[in-house]
Amino acid sequence: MGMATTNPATRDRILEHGLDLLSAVGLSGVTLGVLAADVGMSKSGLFAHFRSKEAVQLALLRQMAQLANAVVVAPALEQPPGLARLTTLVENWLGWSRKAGLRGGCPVAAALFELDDIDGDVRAEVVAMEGRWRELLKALVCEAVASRELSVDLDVDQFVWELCGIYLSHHASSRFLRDPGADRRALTAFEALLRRAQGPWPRGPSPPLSAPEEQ
Amino acid sequence: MGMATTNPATRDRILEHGLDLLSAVGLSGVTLGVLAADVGMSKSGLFAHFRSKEAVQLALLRQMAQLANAVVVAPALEQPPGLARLTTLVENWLGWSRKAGLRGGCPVAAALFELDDIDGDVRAEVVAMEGRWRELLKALVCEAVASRELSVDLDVDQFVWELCGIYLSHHASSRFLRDPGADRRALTAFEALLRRAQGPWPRGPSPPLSAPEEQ
DNA sequence: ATTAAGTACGACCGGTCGTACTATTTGCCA
DNA sequence: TGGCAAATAGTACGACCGGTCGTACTTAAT
Repeated sequence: MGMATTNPATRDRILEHGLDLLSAVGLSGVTLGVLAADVGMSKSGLFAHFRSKEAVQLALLRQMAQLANAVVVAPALEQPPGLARLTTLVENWLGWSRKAGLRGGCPVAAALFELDDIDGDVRAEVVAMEGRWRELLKALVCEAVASRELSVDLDVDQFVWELCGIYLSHHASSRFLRDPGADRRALTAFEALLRRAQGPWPRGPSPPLSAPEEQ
Repeated sequence: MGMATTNPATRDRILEHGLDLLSAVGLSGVTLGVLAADVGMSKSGLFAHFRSKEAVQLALLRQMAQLANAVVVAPALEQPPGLARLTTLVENWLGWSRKAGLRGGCPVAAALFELDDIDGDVRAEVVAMEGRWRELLKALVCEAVASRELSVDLDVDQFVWELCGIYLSHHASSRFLRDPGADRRALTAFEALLRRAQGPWPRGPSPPLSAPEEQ
């Protein structure tokens, strides 16, 4: 049974270009014709690799998850569990699509608002991805609680919820409003969130954790 | 039968249906054919009221601003300046599109992530609207500072930035993830934001976290 | 050498898109 | 009651949509 000319290579090439396109124009903007032209092949030739447009969209989403895992999660996991790992993840998370070489924003963030009311397999996949992502965040926060760097009384779900708000606000201000101060705003908000999570009741001087860093 | 209602009535009817449609399917989902069918008239008959699709989109955005002003801003302005006015605005803001009778989410929130990288007049209009909205938020926060209900040392822009994050996180969790606890999470986050804004280092007796409160 | 599978192409399907141009209806006023 | 301008409908267009078809070429297993 033959594999022929360039099976996995072409498919990967499609997904690579497609992910870049997706980040720039969103799910509804990725059409078979535009993607094929971008890759440099015919629409039907591209179509042969997937059996439907929906399959293309799902493959692109999984491709994105893989990329995000490599550039955001993996480096964080090299840090020791606890605050160091968590802050590394957040620093890599903010604006990750640009750092990963994509020309647009985070496709999941866009899908969160694009697929509000549009049911289907694609929506379900994004729901699952977002759920897994928040579970990961929660796990890292719990590690920081276990290491006593965050308070044992912390409402972890609330922490994660607010952290997602910081990410979304950063996305909106940096990518849509194009505010150059977005990184600083996000970092300030994250530090405040951490400080609040370090103890419901006060301690002496607030430790200046979270090193300078960030452009 | 033919009551024919002159120009403005039909146009208003188009915008009314169109705004509902916009909130459900986003800017790219509002097509002339679908909108015309929704209103119950022909595509060309509808088209005659606007000279282009872009004009329809811009009119819909302005229609939305008008509605939001009526259901979110106006009630808040009946409150006295300060914390009362600010919290009333925030309470009306969260999930406002549903309260206003729209079947979908906030069109501007969606546009924030849909028009990331798509330049043009529509994007410019959304940028302007979002800018005006944040100025309004800032003004109300400043009123609360003036009335000494918030600290004079408060970084107002940072406050507004984080408040927008709460709004976006609430939108994502309530409309996309369909988490029934979204309202509570948002309110908790807002209370924490307020507490932090009430004094740079005030925390006298450990305050009992969030008061019972909440609708 | 034959066969079968994989890959890619160009032509094409019915449909919808936005947008023109033309008809027809409608309400109002002389 | 006739006429008129505005409002709506009708029709047509080129472009693009997702998707199918027939076909040719390449490769791998028989």
